[in-house]
Amino acid sequence: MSIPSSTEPTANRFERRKERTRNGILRAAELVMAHKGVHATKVSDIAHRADIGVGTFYLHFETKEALFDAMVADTVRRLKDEIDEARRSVSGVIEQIRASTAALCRFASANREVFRVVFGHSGTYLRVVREAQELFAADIEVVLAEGMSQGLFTNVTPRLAAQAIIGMSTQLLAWCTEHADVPLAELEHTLNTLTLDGMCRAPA
Amino acid sequence: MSIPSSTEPTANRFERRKERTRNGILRAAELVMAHKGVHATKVSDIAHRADIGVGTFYLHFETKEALFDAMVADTVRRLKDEIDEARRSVSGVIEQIRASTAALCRFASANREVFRVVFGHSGTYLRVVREAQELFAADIEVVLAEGMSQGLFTNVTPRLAAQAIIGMSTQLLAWCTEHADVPLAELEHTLNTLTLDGMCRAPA
Amino acid sequence: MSIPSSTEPTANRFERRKERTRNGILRAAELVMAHKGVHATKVSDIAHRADIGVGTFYLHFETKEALFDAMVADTVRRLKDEIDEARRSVSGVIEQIRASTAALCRFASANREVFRVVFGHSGTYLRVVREAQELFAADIEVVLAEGMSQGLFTNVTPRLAAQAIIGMSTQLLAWCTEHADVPLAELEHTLNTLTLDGMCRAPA
Amino acid sequence: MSIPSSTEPTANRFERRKERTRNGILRAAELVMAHKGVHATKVSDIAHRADIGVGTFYLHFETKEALFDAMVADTVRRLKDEIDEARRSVSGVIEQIRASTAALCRFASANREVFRVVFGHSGTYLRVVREAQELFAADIEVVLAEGMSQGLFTNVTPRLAAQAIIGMSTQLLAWCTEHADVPLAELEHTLNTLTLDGMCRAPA
DNA sequence: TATGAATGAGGTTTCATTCAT
DNA sequence: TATGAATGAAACCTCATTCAT
Repeated sequence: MSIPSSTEPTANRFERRKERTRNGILRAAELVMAHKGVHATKVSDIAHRADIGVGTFYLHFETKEALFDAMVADTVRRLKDEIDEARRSVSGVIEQIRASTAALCRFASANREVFRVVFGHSGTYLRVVREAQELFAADIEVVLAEGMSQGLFTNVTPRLAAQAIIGMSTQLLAWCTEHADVPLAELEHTLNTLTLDGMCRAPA
Repeated sequence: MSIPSSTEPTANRFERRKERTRNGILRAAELVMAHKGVHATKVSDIAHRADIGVGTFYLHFETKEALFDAMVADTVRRLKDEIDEARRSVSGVIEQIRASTAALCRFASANREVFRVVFGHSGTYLRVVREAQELFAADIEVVLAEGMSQGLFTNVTPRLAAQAIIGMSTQLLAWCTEHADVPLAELEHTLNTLTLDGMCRAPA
Repeated sequence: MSIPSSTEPTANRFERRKERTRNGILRAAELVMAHKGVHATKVSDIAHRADIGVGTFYLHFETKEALFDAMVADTVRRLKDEIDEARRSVSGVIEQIRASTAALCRFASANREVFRVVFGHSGTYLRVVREAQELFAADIEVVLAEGMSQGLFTNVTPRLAAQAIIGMSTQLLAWCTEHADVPLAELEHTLNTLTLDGMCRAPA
Repeated sequence: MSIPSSTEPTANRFERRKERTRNGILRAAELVMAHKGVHATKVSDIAHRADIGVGTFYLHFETKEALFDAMVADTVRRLKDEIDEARRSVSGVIEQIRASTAALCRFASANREVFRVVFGHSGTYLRVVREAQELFAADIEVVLAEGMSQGLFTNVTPRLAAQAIIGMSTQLLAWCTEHADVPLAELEHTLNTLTLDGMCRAPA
């Protein structure tokens, strides 16, 4: 027993140290990129912020782009998990949309920096981010199509509406993470209203 | 007398020629940037496409950024003119929103390349573009506030809703200019529906 | 007539200037590499020696390796031309070998630096140089095979003997360019003796 | 007394273990360098191949260059020992040359990798290797001078002929270790023929 | 002694901008 | 005015070596 318990930690000590450094780099990258923008952020900025040498950066990520890819992949996975989880807890397309919106707002609020970096204006011109948007757009499209087939939703092209909803959500949330401290409830309300009911009191 | 009359046209000829070269550069920039992205476009790419020397570029624009600024400024002015014109021809906030949407869609469709560059994913990370979005957002905010004060619109924070509408519009239109050939009417319909009526058949 | 004669020089002025710079870079590279070795030579060393900016280097050569390739290709071509020319002027395999040796020695003597760089110890570890050696080895192999079929030459495997002759020649000449001022005639004599008659007075 | 007798073997065990690791590193270096070339071989490649940590490498060799120096020194010593041994067993300069050639070929054949690394194209640009070549060249020079003074050899400058013979031998053997499986006897024959008798049937 | 993560100097390459013609 | 060769600061990335465990 003593042997496994003494060797395993040793094997893990390296692993854990490495993991800690890697996370430090990711966190530093989020902070610097949120501040200076993805493009203007140099590898040396990140290294400096993470308090490591430049070479160490390349020990953990092949290139600067690879870091960004990892960051996007990680963020997208976490956001998708939260949204999927939220949706599983309710039924009905409308409730699902509300739940998704709520999860999205919660996520953006709890992960300001990385949300700004990944979904904000500083990142959207990158391929990986557009691919991530497509992933969410595809989910939304399915929900919209379902709602239409149930007669609950107005007939618009689901693919287009999905893009519109993605655009509205990311813009609004990115804007908020960059500007005023808007209460979560207000964000959610705005998105839900526009998505579901539109601006008009009575159908226009 | 004969001298002024002969020099003025000469002066104009130069002016016109200079103007033509400048426009050639702008047009070349739009095409190359729409293709390669703002960031990946080199000054030499633009010069090559415009069929001029790199040095000539700098006779017409102080820096590469100045070109982009001019491009955005020009595009924004033209788009704003068209939207303002469209809005002047109708009355009532709802009709004004419809008219704006129509003008926006028409513009995006008629100026695909430059629209992609300025409002699409490849440019939004730049300051000037964000400022341009704010300009339009401000206009929308006014309309929304007006509509609310008239009791026509649901009560949401106008500033937030304006951002959401900007995001939805630019995303959808940029997406379309990069992807499928979607009929103008369908674009307009999608935007109007979401903005005014939301997805729900009956108020949710 | 005046138009062609006035425009052509203009077109050529750029060409000539560019060509001059390119040659300056090649010459600087030969000198620096002969002094410091291929591998230890930095692009900035070459640029400094050629009295140009680093960027200018890349205007003329894609990479540092490309410069070396060009240098080898150029040197090999010139050497081959001289050897071929020399061989054309005589007949009989033995005379051809003598003529080749003479041409080789003359070339090495007239192009000390570049010979050292390309065939000397500092370059031979590079692929391009080995390929160049193979080119000359192939020529030698043909001559040897011919000499054997005519009963003039001892029977050894031509391919092996060709390699040996290449090795002897490059080593001896490279050594001489790096060391003593050995008279050309002595070099030639040594190579011819070893190649054709061997060290022994009487057949061993 | 018991203490010395028990510590000595212990000390030896450590010594032996250290020696084994050191040899493992040398052997790994030979294999990797023969494959990737001296210059392209990283310390981490060697460590990986020797199945040790990078840090361990530096417990056995001061620097990467020190390893290479040791490798060359070791190889040169072993080769020199074998050649000297072979020469001691015969008398007469011609026989000594034959014996040396035979020993050289045997060595190259029995130590392919390290021969390629030290005498092949991948290493000759390094100072230590050139020095090693000079060592052998000096020996050859002596033999040649002796042969001439005995009237057995043609009169050529011994120093030059020695360089030529070194070049011919290393090139041919290195080429063979990199290419075809040429029988030892054929190698020896080619080298002896060229060195002693030259290509010509009858003196040219 | 053995380890492998961390280091950072040093090299390559790019491209907006200048300048001589 | 038009040109395109020249410039060099600035960014990326590598790898021999060190060091804490």
